[in-house]
Amino acid sequence: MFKKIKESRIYENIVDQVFEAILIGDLKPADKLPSENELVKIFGVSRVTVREAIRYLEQLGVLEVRQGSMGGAFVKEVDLGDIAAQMGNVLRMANVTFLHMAEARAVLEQMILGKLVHPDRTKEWVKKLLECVDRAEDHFRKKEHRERIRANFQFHGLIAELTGNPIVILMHKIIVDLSMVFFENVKPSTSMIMKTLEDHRHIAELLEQGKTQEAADICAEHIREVSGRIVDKSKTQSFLRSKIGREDPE
Amino acid sequence: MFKKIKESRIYENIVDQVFEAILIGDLKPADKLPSENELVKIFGVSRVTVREAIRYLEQLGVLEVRQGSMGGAFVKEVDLGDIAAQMGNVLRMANVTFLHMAEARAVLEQMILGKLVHPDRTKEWVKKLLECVDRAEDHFRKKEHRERIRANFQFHGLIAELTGNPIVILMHKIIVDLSMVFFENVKPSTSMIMKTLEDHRHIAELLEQGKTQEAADICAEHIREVSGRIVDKSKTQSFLRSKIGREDPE
DNA sequence: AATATGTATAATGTCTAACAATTGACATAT
DNA sequence: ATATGTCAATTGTTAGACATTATACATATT
Repeated sequence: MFKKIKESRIYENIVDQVFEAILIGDLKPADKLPSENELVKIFGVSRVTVREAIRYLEQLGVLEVRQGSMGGAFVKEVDLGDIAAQMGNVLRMANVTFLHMAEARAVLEQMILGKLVHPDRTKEWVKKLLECVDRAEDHFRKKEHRERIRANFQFHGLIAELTGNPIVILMHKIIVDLSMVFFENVKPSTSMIMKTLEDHRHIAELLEQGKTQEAADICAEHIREVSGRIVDKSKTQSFLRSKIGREDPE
Repeated sequence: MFKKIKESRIYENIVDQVFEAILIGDLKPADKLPSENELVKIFGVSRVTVREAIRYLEQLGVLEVRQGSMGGAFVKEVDLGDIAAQMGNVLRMANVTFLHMAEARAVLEQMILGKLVHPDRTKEWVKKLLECVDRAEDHFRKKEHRERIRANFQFHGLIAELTGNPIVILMHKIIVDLSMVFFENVKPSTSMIMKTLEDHRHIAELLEQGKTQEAADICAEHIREVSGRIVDKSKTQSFLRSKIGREDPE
C-alpha cells in the first residue's frame, strides 16, 4: 500500500543535479563549477555537504578538483582508462581469477577479429600492429621486461580498438589492466617470449590477407596458451594472494 | 631524475588502509568498522576526513553505512549489480550509442553460446530459459509491458551466466542494464513481441539438442533484428538524448 | 630585457565543536 | 501481550576557523 521512503542524503540530491546538468549539456568538459562557498549559497547547505557531493562526482570520474587560486571543480572528459582502473579495484574483491580474465579476453578478441572487423579499415591497423611487435622485440633484446609486456598488451589493445565500439574497448581494457599485473610478476622463458612475438606477427599477417576467422582462432588459442603457462609459473589460485603477496600469514 | 610527488589527500591514505585490510581479509563482509569517533582517534585525523574516506569506499561499493544506534560502516559483499549500475552512469557520458551496445551484446552472446557452453551443464539451464519465456508470455497476455521486458532480458542474462565467468557476466549486465532503458520507452508491435518469444524458445530448443553453433547464430541475428527495430521506432541517435528526453532543445 | 624571487589572493584541505536525525534496545504503562 | 516512551549510540549536518596550495602579479636581481 505504501512505498518505502527512499533514504536520501542531501549530498545525493546535489550529485543528481550536477550529474544531470552534465548529461543535458549545461555543463561541458573543462567548465568550472562555482566555488564551494558559492555552492553553499546556491544550494543552501553547509560546505561539508557540498564537498561530499563533489567528492562523489570526482570519484565517479566526472569532476576534477584542483586546489589553488585558479582552482576549483572542473568537469572532466570521461576517460575510459579511469573507469577501467576503478573497476579493476572493485573486481579484485569479486572472486575473479586470472583464468576468468584470460578466458574473457580470449572470447572478446576472438569475437572482435571474427565478427567486428571492417575489412576496409583493416589495412591501416596492420601497420600499427606490426609496429607493436617490433617494439616488443626491441625491448626483448634490451631485456626491458616491463616495457616488452606493455608493448605486447598494446598489441591486444589495438585489436579492441579495431571495433571502434567504446563498450568493447572499455571491457577489454578492464581485463587487460588487471591481467597485466600477473605478467609483470612472472619471468617467462625465452621460448615463450619468442612464441608470443611469432603469434602476434602471424595474427597481423592473417588480418592483412583478410583471413579474419583464422586470425581470430589463433588469437584465442594464443591467449589461452600463454595464460595457461603463466598460471603454471605463478601457481596462483586467486588474484588476491598474488596481488598482495602477504609475507606474514599469521 | 626526480619523481613527481604524488598528490595525496589524507583521506586517500585511510581509504588505502581500509581497502587493503579488506583485500587481505582482516575485514570481511558484514564486519563493522570502528565508529567514526574511534577512527578519529585511531588515525589521528578529524571526523571530516574519516567521513570522506568512508564516503569514498561507500561509493565504490565496498562499504555500507547505516545510521542509528546499532549502525556504522559495514563491509559489503561486492555486488556485480552495483558495479554495473555505476559503470552505466559513467558510460552515458562516453559517446556510447544504443547500436554500440546492441552490437556488443550480439557478438558477446554469440560467442558464449558458440564457444563457452559446457555441454553437460546445458540441460539444467534450458529449463530456466524456458521458464523465462513462459513468464514473458504471461506478462504479455496481462499487458504488463515492463515486466515482460524484464523477463526477456532475464533470458539473455541467463545466457551470460551459463559461462560461470564473473567478468563475462558483468560485462553482459552492464550492456543489458543500459539497453533496457530503451526498450522500456518503446511500444513494440504485437508481431515483434511474438517473434521474440518464438526466437527465445527456438534458441532454448537448439541448446537442448546440442546445436550450440546454430543457437549462437540465431541469437545474434535475433538481437540485431530487435535492436534495429527499436532504433527505427525511437529514431534515437545518441543514448543521451533519449535518456534525458529534453523537451526544450534551445 | 630576462629571470628569479617574493607577496597577495582565491580556492580547496583540514580541524574543532556543536547540534539534529535516526535507529535499536530496554523500560514502562496499558 | 502489546503498545508506548525514553535513553544511548551512531551517523548526518552545520558553522566557523585555520592550513595548504596554486596562480597572478609586483618587485628585485642580473
